[in-house]
Amino acid sequence: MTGSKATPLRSAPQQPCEPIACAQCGVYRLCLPLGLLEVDLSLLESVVRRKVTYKRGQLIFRPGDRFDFIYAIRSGSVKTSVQTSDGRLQITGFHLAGELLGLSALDSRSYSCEARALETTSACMVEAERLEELAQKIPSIQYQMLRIMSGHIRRDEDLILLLGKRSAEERLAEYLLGLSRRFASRNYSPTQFRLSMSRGDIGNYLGIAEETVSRILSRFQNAGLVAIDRRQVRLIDLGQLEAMACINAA
Amino acid sequence: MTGSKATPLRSAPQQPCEPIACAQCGVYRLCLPLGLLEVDLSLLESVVRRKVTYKRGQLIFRPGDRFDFIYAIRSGSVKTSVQTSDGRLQITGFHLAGELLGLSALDSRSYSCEARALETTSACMVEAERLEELAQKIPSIQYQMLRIMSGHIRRDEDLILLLGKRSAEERLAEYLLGLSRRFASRNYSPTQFRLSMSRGDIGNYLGIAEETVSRILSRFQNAGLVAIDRRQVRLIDLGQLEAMACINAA
DNA sequence: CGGACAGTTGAATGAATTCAACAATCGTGG
DNA sequence: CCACGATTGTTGAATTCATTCAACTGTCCG
Repeated sequence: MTGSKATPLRSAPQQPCEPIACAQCGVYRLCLPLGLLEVDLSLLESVVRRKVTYKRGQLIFRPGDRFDFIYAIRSGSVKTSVQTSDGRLQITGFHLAGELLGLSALDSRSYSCEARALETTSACMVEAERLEELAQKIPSIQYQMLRIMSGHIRRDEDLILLLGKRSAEERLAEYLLGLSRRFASRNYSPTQFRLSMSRGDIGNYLGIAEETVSRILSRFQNAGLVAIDRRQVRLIDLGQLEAMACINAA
Repeated sequence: MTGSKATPLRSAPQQPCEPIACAQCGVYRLCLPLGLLEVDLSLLESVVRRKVTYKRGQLIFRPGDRFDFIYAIRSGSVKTSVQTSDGRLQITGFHLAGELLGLSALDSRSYSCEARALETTSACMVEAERLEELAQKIPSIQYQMLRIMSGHIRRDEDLILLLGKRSAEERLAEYLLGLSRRFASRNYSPTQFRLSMSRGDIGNYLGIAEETVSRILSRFQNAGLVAIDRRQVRLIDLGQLEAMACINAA
């Protein structure tokens, strides 16, 4: 691997927020930003059903399954996808530790997408029924849920824009930068990281063929924009990548 | 009310639910399905700021605008779009009477997309701040908001699948059927309706060129699937269209 | 060690785009 | 009420970006 020392980032399993109470279950964004400290913690515990671990490729839930749980990812990563009746599937998102899965099921009471672990992944199952009860008692929780869903919609809008209006090259550039930002926000290195998903998954997500992903990554590498060794990625010329990605307006 | 008996559809301005209190402002889905009848109506009135009318092409809000209002469409139709920094824009949805606009702004407190009237459109501005207050008092409202947003996410997933994995022909077929379903759910005719959006808008939304829309609609017409006169559409062979659209799995 | 999978690369193909010219329709003002 | 310019929609021909098919390499893991 790279012998470089210059980047002190890429630390051990991160601690995105103070390990208070619910931090043990990874529901960080759901709990922490709230005035939850005043809340009886036993309430929260009654909501979190149990901890589960999935192996690479394992199914977490699939379309049509009854909606009983929201999943909070503790570690690892997950892909969600939807599919046409003739079997073509489209990945709608890659999800990292700290994020919630299953939100789109709230309306119809059954999951609309499939979730599958990309690597060994551990998650908390949060009982939807009880969470709703709890949220009624503690408005700040429900409000936080609204914000999380609002953010979800916004990210979907970005993907829609990408799929509808961008060239393959722009898609890849944006994809790498998006990952970079997400890692940065988790205090990982924004310029050096490991892809937990295959080229096939990336291509599927971006709406281009696996081969096209390979070709363009090679092109980026030859142009000195990135250094890629198998799934290990190092972003070299962020500026140039941003220019290609044509970051979307405010 | 409607005098006809065979197809009582395509009636006058519809009345999707009992005209109780808030029905006058069109926030049907927001108010009606709830146990809101017991609520002091003055509360609701304090939330709805005012009624506005937009002309065809007029801007309702744009990205970066401060998030003050959620808009409930009373009549007419609206397109929402996002865009790249170099100006390419992607329409993310067409919205009909009874739907809410601006939901994705909740998280960041500013709109992420642009909304523009497709025709003369009237809407209610619902003060976001007050709505949040109200929601804290009446949990069912906030829960209803969650469901609406969950539904929004689900529709976005469908669009993502469409943009990522479907051919131009499938996109058009699905598009027509989607409209059909929406009109049907509003008690309009599912087989005969007027498009309020241009070919250009349709193509933009579906991620294909305007010319391609024209070509494929002509092809559909020649194949006897539809009859199209300018913006007036009649769906003839629903079955065939569904086969083409390859309706997505449960 | 060997089989399976993941990734890369080349060459041929194709679906949709772009460019362009034209037709139909709308709406506005004389 | 008609005319005219602008907008919107249609159609043809050439072009292109990405796909598909295929062969091959490297790597992981039992």
